[in-house]
Amino acid sequence: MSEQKAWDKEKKGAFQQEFVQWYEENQRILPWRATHEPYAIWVSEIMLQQTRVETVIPYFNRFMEWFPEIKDLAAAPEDKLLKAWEGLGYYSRVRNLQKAAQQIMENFAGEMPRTIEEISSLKGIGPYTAGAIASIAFNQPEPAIDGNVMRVFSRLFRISADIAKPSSRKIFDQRVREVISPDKPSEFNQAIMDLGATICTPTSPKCERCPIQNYCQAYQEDNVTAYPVKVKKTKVKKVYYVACAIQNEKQEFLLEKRPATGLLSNMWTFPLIEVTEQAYLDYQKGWQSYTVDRNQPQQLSLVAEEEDMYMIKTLVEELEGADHFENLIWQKQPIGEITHIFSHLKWFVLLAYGRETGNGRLLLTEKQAWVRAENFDQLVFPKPQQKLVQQLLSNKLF
DNA sequence: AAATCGGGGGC
DNA sequence: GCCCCAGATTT
Repeated sequence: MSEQKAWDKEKKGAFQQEFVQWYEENQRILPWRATHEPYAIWVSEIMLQQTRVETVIPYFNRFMEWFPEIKDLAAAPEDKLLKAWEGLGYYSRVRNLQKAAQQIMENFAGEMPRTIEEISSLKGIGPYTAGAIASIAFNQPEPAIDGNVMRVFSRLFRISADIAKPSSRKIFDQRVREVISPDKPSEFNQAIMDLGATICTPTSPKCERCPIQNYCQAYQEDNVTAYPVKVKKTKVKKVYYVACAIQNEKQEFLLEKRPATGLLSNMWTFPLIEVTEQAYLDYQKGWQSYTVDRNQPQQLSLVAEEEDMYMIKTLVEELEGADHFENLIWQKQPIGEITHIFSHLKWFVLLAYGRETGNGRLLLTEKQAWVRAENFDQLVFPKPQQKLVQQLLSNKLF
């Protein structure tokens, strides 16, 4: 986390001068750079959201032909509007673009407003686009933080904030404000964009050609590829269970030992029945009892009813050796719910409570055991099981 | 904070 | 096939 201290005035000035000069000599020739007209800048920035420059160019040129001025955009028929965007994706962008054009006609006399607050008030213009318009079109020293800027600046100053987190944006915003050229903010911001697109690329950056190599702390530390820090969205798979807290007449609970391999191996839990998300949600509201195939998530279905209690035979049949059960009564409502996040999946577990009044004292298999609550601490419980026990014991059902 | 919105390019 | 990319909006 050893970020570089702020530069002194002299170094900052040299950096700004060199960086802007590099841009002025090496900038990419792009259609929207032939003008400083705010409308053109705006349209280009909206098109460029999550979209590559090469893709945007023909769309931009046609769009400006079809809708040369804001009033043309504001008055455009929807089919023509969508046609202009056809193939670009994120079609809400163009709908918001027109809404904003109509906002400008109504509230700003057809002229793009200049202040960052007014620009931000327009539909479809978020923090990035507002900063881009303010700086590029109106030459105001406003940051325009996108993935590009975060990549360049994370390397330049070895900023370790996770760029995947929305909250990290303000860290980069602050740092850009410190070093942005007060004289040429338009060129400065676009210099970052060009650098990020052509030199300071996500993979295999071309540091040997970088104009700000001497200022780049990651480069000095030979650590460029470590930045930016971006935590992978490990999309966790959701798994739904019903945990069965079954109690016999000796007040013992049925526990199961998990398999010797895999997740939570050899640890003890209440019998867990995997169910579909829908079954889970149904039971959450109070189940009607169910049938279960332990090898496959199942829908719940009504078996029998007796006042508030439901007898469920089929669940028992799916338990290992559970045909010993004769008289198992379930409470209609789940008595608890827990979630637990593993590295790659998230458990949702509803806790069902049942009482066995037949010969449930029998030991079913060697992977199962009847254990009184006061003896739970003699077994190894994984975290989710601990959470379930906590909820069970807080229920005062026994 | 997470889901959603589209399509294309890179590996 | 998966990840990444000049984001904003909704939930």
